[in-house]
Amino acid sequence: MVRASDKLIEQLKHEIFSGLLKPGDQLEEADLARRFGVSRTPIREAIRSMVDCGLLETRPRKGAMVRILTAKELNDLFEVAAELEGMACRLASDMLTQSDKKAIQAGLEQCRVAAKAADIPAYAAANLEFHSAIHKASGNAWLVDQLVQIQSRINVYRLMPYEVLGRLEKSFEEHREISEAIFDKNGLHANNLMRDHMMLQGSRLPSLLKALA
Amino acid sequence: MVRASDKLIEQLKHEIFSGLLKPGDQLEEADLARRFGVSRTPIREAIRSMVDCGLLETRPRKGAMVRILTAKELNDLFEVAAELEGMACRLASDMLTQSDKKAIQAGLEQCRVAAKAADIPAYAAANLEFHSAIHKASGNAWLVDQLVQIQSRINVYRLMPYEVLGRLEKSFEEHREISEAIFDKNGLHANNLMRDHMMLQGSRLPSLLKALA
DNA sequence: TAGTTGATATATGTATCCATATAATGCATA
DNA sequence: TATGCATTATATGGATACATATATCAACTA
Repeated sequence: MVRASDKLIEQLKHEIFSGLLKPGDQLEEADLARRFGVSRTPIREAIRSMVDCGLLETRPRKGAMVRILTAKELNDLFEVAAELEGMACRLASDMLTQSDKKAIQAGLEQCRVAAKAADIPAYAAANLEFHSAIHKASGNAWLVDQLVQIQSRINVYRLMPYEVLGRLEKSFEEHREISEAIFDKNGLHANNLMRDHMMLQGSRLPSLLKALA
Repeated sequence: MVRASDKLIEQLKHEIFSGLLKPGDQLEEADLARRFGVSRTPIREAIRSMVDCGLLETRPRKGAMVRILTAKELNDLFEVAAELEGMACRLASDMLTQSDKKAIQAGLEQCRVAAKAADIPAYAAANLEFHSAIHKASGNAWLVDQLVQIQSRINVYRLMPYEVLGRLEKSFEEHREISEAIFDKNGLHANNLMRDHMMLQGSRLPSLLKALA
């Protein structure tokens, strides 16, 4: 049997990622309880859990709201993400197995197709596939966990693919270089390439935030 | 007003860190409720929270237990910790303020004293002080958060200072080198020194685990 | 004697109820 | 008319009651 609160967490996360719930939105327990047809107890567990993973924030007696990150916080987040993504590349270079290599190549191929088609949603999915394949190839389960968490936080702010458009080809090209470095077992180079790749995204944050406001 | 569950989290964490609760120990909700004189509701919130930050694990219908990390998991954890500690040093080199520098020097001095006195508990505290000062100096709040979380996970397995003894002087010396690199604004060098420093600790894991079993 | 099945007990998961703190609204007074 | 205080309403935090799944133990059968 699966816990109701676990399903709720999935649902709520989905609503946040899909943009239905936007940063700053208030979550009322009774409301959610009615909406999902359960009592407040599992709702509260779900909220508590999402507070812990940083998606919501609560003030005592004031309920929960979808967390709003400042530009500084988002930048900090990207900085850590870049470091860990780079680390994943380095480890992937060292540990690479045949099946990992295939998975990375598959992700890269998806990126190539989506970029050529200028299909932004497809590229977003392919991008995730590519990065996840590298994470997995690192062989460090805890690192994978961390990256998933960070992704989920960042994703809230990734809903507007406004300016990605011009970068699809460029992004794919960077992906290609990164995977080559990994396949060549050049961990340090892969690390640096990935860090730059990530920081490039981070540098576009200010305009992203402006689009949000 | 402060939430009861928050106080419980502090309490339980302390019991875990202090070794009162050891990895593998079962936590019974009713038990804890009696022990702390509250109902099961805040107990459950506390448990949920600690599961999310990785200190406990639950199996549906089977309750919570203090999480047992395998050697592989602990190693992965150290690997990530080393990377992020290194990153903190790099950022600290870039951003260093006078007050940060003073804090780091103060931590270093505490380490020196404790090492000279061969006072292991004091060194553990000083060590934390030193590392925390660097974290803070990085200026990246999210990085600090991550490092605190990782520390709290690792600390459970740091209760037996068995073999630290011979390393106090050596560890202090490494700390000194690291802080010099930071003060010299040599971020890359500080990064590498810190990574090595951390990995040295990680390499002592196998014997630590054996001591636990 | 050993294994399987069923019943009972216990602990988790959920629902509801109660207390309290906060916020909002309305009235009175300056 | 505006401001301040008081009262009321509402939502969160905590306690308790209830349901259900699992585990353990015992009894019966092969």
